[in-house]
Amino acid sequence: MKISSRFTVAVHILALIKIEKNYALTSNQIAESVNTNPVVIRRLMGKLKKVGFIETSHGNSGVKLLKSLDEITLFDVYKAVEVVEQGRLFQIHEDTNIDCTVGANIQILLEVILKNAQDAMETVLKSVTLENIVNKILVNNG
Amino acid sequence: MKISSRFTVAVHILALIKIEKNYALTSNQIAESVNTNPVVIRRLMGKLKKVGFIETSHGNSGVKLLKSLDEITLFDVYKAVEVVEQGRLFQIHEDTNIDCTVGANIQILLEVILKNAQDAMETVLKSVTLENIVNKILVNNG
DNA sequence: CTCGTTGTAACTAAAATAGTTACAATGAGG
DNA sequence: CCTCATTGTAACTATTTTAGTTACAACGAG
Repeated sequence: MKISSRFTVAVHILALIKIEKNYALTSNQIAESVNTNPVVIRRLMGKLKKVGFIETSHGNSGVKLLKSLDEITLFDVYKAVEVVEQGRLFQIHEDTNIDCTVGANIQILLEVILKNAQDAMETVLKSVTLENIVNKILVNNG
Repeated sequence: MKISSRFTVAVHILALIKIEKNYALTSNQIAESVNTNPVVIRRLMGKLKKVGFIETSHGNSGVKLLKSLDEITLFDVYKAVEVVEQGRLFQIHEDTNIDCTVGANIQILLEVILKNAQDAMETVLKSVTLENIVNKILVNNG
């Protein structure tokens, strides 16, 4: 199973707001860049707003960034859009038979190892800021 | 979204076969330890058979391990049961608008970073063998 | 006051998961 | 050679999640 594209779309949204910061972007315009429905964008903007990354308002005043992008890592966005629960990347089979040596022990054992695996993945996400992303996009485009 | 419990159940199956190696285990007995339906177990055994980890047969002769557990890592099981596609842990939004600076670049950029993140996670899985797991279970039980 | 946009509810379609029933195919042992 | 337990597999279900869509009330700026 895959981690929801909400994550990469949210990164897209923030990068776009930064790069087009001279324009008052609407959910419609962002949706055009992402190529999806404006409501999908608004839902994600709601989550980004909730964690204080952006500010939106009714009417036509556009979205504003509230934080510098070098203060936001991929991990922060990943948490904001709730694509993976804390320590729950792997679904562990519940209710194994505790009368069995294996059943009684294996979940907890695996839980520790799999949390380490998840941590390793998330550490990579923590090492990249949205500033890094935006810079690379700008370099690619002269 | 979570990575399917097929993975941890498959680990459970292999550990159980090893620990109960003096008995001819049926899918029914394994299902009792896992606490699920025997067909779920048989489906997973089919995948473990396909990659040569076990041997099964009709009738009541039980399952046999074909490999030493120190030759099987968690990663091998994870691949065997196909819980995550190669380089596709993260769903990347396809068809972003390529007429847009951000839309045209962001997917490929993120793809590289997210593959690194996935790699980091899988490296942890590669570092643990089923032998390690079984030993820990046996230690926990005197 | 108007108009455009946001926020949100409600719905849909598609996909994946995990479990269940049912049964033909098969192999081992008597 | 026959029986019987077990496997392998198809077919179906319920549940959950995703991603997209329609619709509209609420709201703020000008």
